[in-house]
Amino acid sequence: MRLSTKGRYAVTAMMDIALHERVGPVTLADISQCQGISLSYLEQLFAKLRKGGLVEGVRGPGGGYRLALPADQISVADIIQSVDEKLDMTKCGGKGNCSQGEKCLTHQLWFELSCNLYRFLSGIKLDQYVNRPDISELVKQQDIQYGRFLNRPQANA
Amino acid sequence: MRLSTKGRYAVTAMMDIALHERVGPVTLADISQCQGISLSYLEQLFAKLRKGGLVEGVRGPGGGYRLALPADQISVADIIQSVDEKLDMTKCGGKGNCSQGEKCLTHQLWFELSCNLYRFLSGIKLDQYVNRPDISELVKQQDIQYGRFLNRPQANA
DNA sequence: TAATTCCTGACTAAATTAGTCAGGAATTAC
DNA sequence: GTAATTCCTGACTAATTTAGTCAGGAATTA
Repeated sequence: MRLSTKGRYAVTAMMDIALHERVGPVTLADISQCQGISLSYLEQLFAKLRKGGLVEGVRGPGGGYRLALPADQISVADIIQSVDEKLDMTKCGGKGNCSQGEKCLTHQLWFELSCNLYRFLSGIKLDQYVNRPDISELVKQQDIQYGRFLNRPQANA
Repeated sequence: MRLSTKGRYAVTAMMDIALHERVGPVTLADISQCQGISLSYLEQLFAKLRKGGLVEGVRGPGGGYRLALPADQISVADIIQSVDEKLDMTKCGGKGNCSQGEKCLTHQLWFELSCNLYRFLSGIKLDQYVNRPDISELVKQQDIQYGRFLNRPQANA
């Protein structure tokens, strides 16, 4: 599947949106500052997340990004797949022609591993973390720390 | 954790050894040819696998690499950890100081994800694949295809 | 009309992955 | 012994991916 910091950035940003969505769209500038990710890099990642149908952008003042689906329908697997492209870990892309037209020795291993990993990661949805007391406490602290959502214009819901 | 082709190379090579171990040590030259991985790159990976205590080298003609542990005691997680270093997916390395000395928003997410992923991958041992009929059939085919283990001197067991 | 924010594409820099090369050390077969 | 085999090491290069920069345009709001 490929699990790297790129996927972590994406999941982190999506979590950030999910946690603050009740207040309105979340700007990339906010995420950039709070999570310490470069703005332009975020824009690249969100281009992919938008193409993957996970978020939608709202332009203009008061705009930002919103989840395109309910938080209980967006899984960690969805996010990682959107930015990291490959879910499949087989060399051949699941076609079974990895070794001179035949399945290679470890084809079955990677195939099963991919399936299991996918099943596991797609079982973790964003909303599982939104309503947890320990996390919503953190959210409050950080909102204060960054002065987030103070004096912000309201976008059209 | 970080799951990339590097880890796949390592697991593939280890599988190859496990599958052929009954015949004796397996040379990197053989693995290189059969699995299509550059010999020198394999040497780099095996330096790490040896340091990780997963394999031991046997020098001289008839030599090669052997598993340092029984196949039922070597997991996919062990192998990936040996070559890819990091198991932990938190930004802070599990210390909880990811955001100005405090736990960052997604600390808990990554911590739990790391634990679960590790538990999952460490549950898959090499021996689970060695004795499967579909795979041992493939092994035979490929041994013939590559003329493997023909006219090889026997190393000291 | 000005400010805000998404959105796009081209470019650069740093890190990682993959591969190359040259040579040394241990072991076996002769 | 000598030659062949194989592990083993370190330095180097190339390709790819990740991360970040920059400049500017498009939609929206105040």
